[in-house]
Parts: sequence; C-alpha cells; structure tokens
Amino acid sequence: MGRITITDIAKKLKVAPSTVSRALNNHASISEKTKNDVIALAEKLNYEPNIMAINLLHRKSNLIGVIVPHITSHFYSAIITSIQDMLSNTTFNLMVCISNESFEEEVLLIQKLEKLHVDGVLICTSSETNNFDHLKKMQNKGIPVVVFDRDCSGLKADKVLVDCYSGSFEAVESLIQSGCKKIAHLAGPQNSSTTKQRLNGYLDALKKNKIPIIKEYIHHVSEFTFKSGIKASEVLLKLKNSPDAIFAVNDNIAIAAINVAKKMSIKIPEELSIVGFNDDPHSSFMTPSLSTVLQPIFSIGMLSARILLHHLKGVNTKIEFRHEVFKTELIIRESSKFL
Amino acid sequence: MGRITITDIAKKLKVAPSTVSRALNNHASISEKTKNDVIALAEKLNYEPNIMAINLLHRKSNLIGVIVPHITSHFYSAIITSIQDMLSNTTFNLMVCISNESFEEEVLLIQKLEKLHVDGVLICTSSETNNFDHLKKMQNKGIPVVVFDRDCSGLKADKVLVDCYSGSFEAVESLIQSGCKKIAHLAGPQNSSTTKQRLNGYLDALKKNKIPIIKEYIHHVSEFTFKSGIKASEVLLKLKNSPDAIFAVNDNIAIAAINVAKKMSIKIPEELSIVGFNDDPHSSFMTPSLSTVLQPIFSIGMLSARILLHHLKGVNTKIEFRHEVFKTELIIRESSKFL
DNA sequence: ATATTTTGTGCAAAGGTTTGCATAAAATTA
DNA sequence: TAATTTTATGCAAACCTTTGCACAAAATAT
Repeated sequence: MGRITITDIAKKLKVAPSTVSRALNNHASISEKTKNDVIALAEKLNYEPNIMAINLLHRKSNLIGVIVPHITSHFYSAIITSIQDMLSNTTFNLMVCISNESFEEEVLLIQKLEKLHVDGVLICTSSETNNFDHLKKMQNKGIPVVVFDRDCSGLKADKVLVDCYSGSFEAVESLIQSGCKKIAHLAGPQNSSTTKQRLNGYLDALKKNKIPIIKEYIHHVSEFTFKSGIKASEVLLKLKNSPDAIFAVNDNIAIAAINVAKKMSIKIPEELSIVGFNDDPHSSFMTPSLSTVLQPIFSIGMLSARILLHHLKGVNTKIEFRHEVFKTELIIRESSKFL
Repeated sequence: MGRITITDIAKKLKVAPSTVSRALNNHASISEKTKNDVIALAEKLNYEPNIMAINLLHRKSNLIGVIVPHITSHFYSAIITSIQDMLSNTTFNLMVCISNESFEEEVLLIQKLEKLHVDGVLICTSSETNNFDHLKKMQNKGIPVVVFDRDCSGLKADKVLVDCYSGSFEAVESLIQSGCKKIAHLAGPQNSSTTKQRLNGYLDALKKNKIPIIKEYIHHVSEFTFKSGIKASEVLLKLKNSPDAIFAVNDNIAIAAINVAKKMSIKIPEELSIVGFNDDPHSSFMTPSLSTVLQPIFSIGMLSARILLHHLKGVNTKIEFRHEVFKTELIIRESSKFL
C-alpha cells in the first residue's frame, strides 16, 4: 500500500478532495467541524502532502543549488554551512554540488541543476572557468544566479566578493614595514580571479614602497594543495638569492612553505617571514603559528543566500544587481615579525 | 512563456503527446520518420523533460539524503565527497544535511527528508543520538537506511563502520611498547559510539599489558573542537603525576594537546608521546608531525553509497542487512617514539 | 413571504509525463 | 481477393494537489 493521499482522506470522510485540501491549508470558508474532522483524520493516518505534486502544480522545485570547487577545505565547507543555516527556516532545500575545480564538471552541474528545475543558484566558479555562457543561459531561463568568492568578470549577476586586493596589499605592506626586503609570492593557479587579485595586491604593495619586482619571486602553484605548495616552496627557497618573506595565496600553501623552511633549517620569522590567507582553524596551531588574512566566511555565505532569497521572494523584479565586497583582516602571529 | 513541454512538440507536429514521449524514449514501434522529426524538434526547441512530473508519476524522487554531524572537518567533508563521486554517474541526486551534532536537529532533518520523499538515506548520527525511533520510522515507510561511521546499537540496518576498537588498541599498545607507562586518554563526548570504542581499545590495551588504569588519566572533552581539546589537555598535563603519553580521540584534540604541551615546555616525544585519530591532512604538517590512526575515508563513503544503491536497484528484497567493518592503519610520526 | 447575501462544498481543470489498451493503416500470408 | 498479422499512432487514465467557478443551502435583510 502506497502513501496515504488527500483523496483517501476525502473518501473516508465522504467529502471532496478539494475540501480536504482547503481544510488542511485552513482556507477560509470551511466549516469548523469539517476542518477539525479532516485535520484529525489526517493526523491519525499520518498524512503527508506529496511535495512532487505540489511542486509540479506550482512549477517550482523549492530547490536552491550551490556549486563550489570542493568542500574539503575549511573555507568552502564553512560557506556551505552558513548557507544551510540561512536557509534552514525557509521552505527551500539546498543541493550541494562539487565541481572539483573543473570547468567541464561545472558546466555539467549547471545542466543538472537546470534539469532539476532549481529556483536559484549560488556559485563559486572553478579555477579553470573563464567563460560564463553556462551561467548566462541559466539567467536567460529566469533562474537567478548569485556569484560568490570568485568574481566572474563580465558577467552581470549579483556578486558577493572579498576585497582580496586590499587584503594582500595590507599583508605585504606589513611584511615590508617589519623590515623584509625580498618578498616572494606563492600565487594560486593562473586563471582564478582571487589569484589575480592577491597577486595584484602584492605587486602594488611592492611598487608603492619602491621595492623592485623580481620575476623568480613570483611562483604559481598548479593546485591549491599541500603537495603543490611543497614543490613551489622548494623552488623558491633554493634560489641563490632566496627571499626573506613569503606571502602565500592561502594557508595550506603557507603551511607547506613553513614545513619546507624548517626542513632547510631556515629560522622563522628571523630569516623568513610567512603570511597566508584564509585563517583556517588549524593555522593558529602550527609551529610557528601562521600569520594570515582573515575572510568573513560566515558573512559571505549568509549574504549570498540572503540576496538569492530576496530574488526568490519575487517582489523585487528590478534588474539591478548587487555587488557586495567584504573587507579582510590581517592577523599577525608567530610566522611573521611584528612591525 | 514557460518551458516547452511534450505537448507543445506534439501540437506543432500534429501528433499525440504519447507519441512524442515514446519517440523521445525511443520506444519500439515508432516509425523512424516520426522519431526523427520529434527528436529534431525537441533539440531545436531545447526541450527538457519536467522531472517533477516524472517523479510524481514514478512516485520516486531520485533523491538520496545524507546526514552528517557537520562538514567542517576533513573526515566528513571527504566522506561526502566520496559519496558524491559514487553517485555521479547514477540518476540519483544527493541532499546533504548537517545535524550540528544535535539529536533534535537530526530528527527534524529526517522529517524533512521524509517530506521530500527521498528514496534512501545515509546517516552518521549525532553524538547525542541514542534513540533510533526516527530511523526505524523511515525504514517502516520503506525507505532504506544505511548507517556509517557511528554505530546505532540495537538498530537493524545496513552498517558501514570502522574498527576503532582495534585501531585504538593498536595505537595504545604501540605507546606501551615504546616505553610509555603513564598513558592518558582524551576521550570524546560521552555518548558517541566511536568514543566508546576508542575508550575500550585504550582500556583493553592497558589491561592486557597489566598497566593500572588511573581515573584521572581519562578525560572526556565536551566537544570535538580545538577549544575543548585545549581545556582538557591543560587539566591532564597539570596533574601532579602527569602522563608520559596521550592518546586522543581525534587529530584536532591531539593537536590541541601538542600546543598545550609546547606551551608548558614539555618535550615531545621525549617527555610526552601523543597519538591522534583520523589522519587529517594538516596533521602531518604539524611540528612535531602527528602520529595517528588512519581511517579509509573514501572506502567508507563509497561502500555506504554502493550498498544503498544496491537496495534502490530494487531487485534485492532480502531483509538481510550488511555489516561491514573497515580496519585502520597506525601511522607513526614525530609526536610519538618509534618502538 | 420574498429577495439578497453569506457560507460551505463540489466539480473539473491544470501541472507534464508515461503507459495499457484500442484502433486504423499497412504489410503479409493464404 | 480475403484473411491475418504487423506497425504506428491515439485515447485516456494515472500520479496528487490546488484553485477558479458554480451552486446549493442557510442566514440575513426587505
């Protein structure tokens, strides 16, 4: 026997299904008595409305899709958590999708979400992505898209970003002020928008302080992983004229650098200062504890979700897109000198 | 104008909707010509079937729910990732839910998944959970439930677990063999099944080696967090007769212990050996690098998903439940002495 | 007592797809 | 040529719910 439906209740009570529906949704113009009877029986039979039927009727899925490059880093898992939090007292459900930093997979995921008839999408694009046709297509179907963390330059959409440029500018300038002269940068994979911003912040901080930019001091890792970080750090620290400071694109890479430096018996921060980006929870437990740039993760997730919800509430048909940028906060710990 | 439907195609081609449906699903007994016409037009109009309608008809959502205590630790985020991987070339979609280690929220999530008419559920219960009525209810509705990582003792269901008992037994015995005499245990929150198993492994290893069990050496943290770990470690290391080894319920707690020990200038591993559990990626980058017990995360996720899929393929109506237990692997690094 | 409003309920369509059964047309066999 | 089989298509029901419209009965006003 299948699940119990509104028609089952209607039959037992010898009323029309529509009456049952109205009673359960406590529509006006239903007699107290009927309403009570229906509710009582529904309760007793453990009735639960069939969402699929309702969704079909309303032509909406109540589903929100979120696409992230991965969830195994603290940053993205915390973002997802904050989005979930934000959505928890709404009728929307969240479909979490992982692109594995692959453009191809990202496009497939977008297609999947379209097939699922999601009502809206939150996305942080893969580091490979620099074509946004798949997102435009979604928008053209009337599905609102909110971009977060990584910018999609050229795409007109709501955006919730972080001012990485200032964050890294500030970080590098603090290194300069503490006396470092030969500051290297472990940059992220070439294409990503955050990589670019952080690199630019680094470059401009050097320029402003009239420190020459040395090509060998800028090294792109192939991936945002420890392994990549190790390889890149080794290259950097084995240079003849090796740097006295490293600004890393994120904490993982910075931690890799710490490990390589220690293996080479380079003293931190006396001989080498290191600053990361993200403030992963374990970073403060490293030896030395890692100086880093904090991003307001929860605010990013919450605001992204809130903006999307606003669209879905529907009243707001303006085609003005919001463009929010959060500030970062520099946290100096043991891995870099204090002023 | 809404999305284009099968009826739209039918009208334009002056055939019946059923014909279109059959053509698209390349049913036998449809003429080549009609089939081609339909497919061509569908392609041209960018037709996409309405999943909600199909789901309603088939009375299944193609949705699988997974409930985990949180996703901000590497362990659970990696589990989720592996489950996603496993599901990626099936028709099923994964609904990720976070219970925040709360029994109450877990029950609510189960109710939500029921309302969504999920086809099956994968769950790692919260550390508060010791009543499984909500899961039984699901099973009674015919929804298969696969339990992983944390056991639900008394519940008849498929289970994919890890032999934490042996894992911790082995870890503690290696501490004993390396010469430690006063071995403490930083245990997890009281109720959790893994906490119990790891505690039992610890106790039995001591018993087997005739080492007296000292009450003060066993300390339960209130949560699986760094902060909790710090507090507990301080208590332990400030004992008059302080331990010469700590076996921690997981890596986070172990890392907290390392930090407290270092702050107290206790030499690791000479004066204090520390072993964790999980092998989080950053654990090997700590100073000293953390000895730990590795769990086959990907295997756990993959197998759990595979078992559930097997149920959903449906042929298998046996009510025999599978009970799989993975072995762990001890990894000795710098935080504990080597034999 | 009649006319009008209010109240409570039912009918049927809509949402989009699939599928068993019926049937017309075409192809095959006798 | 008539009888039979095959092939291709359509009809209508089913999945479950909501909602505009109609309508009867009851309540109110004239």
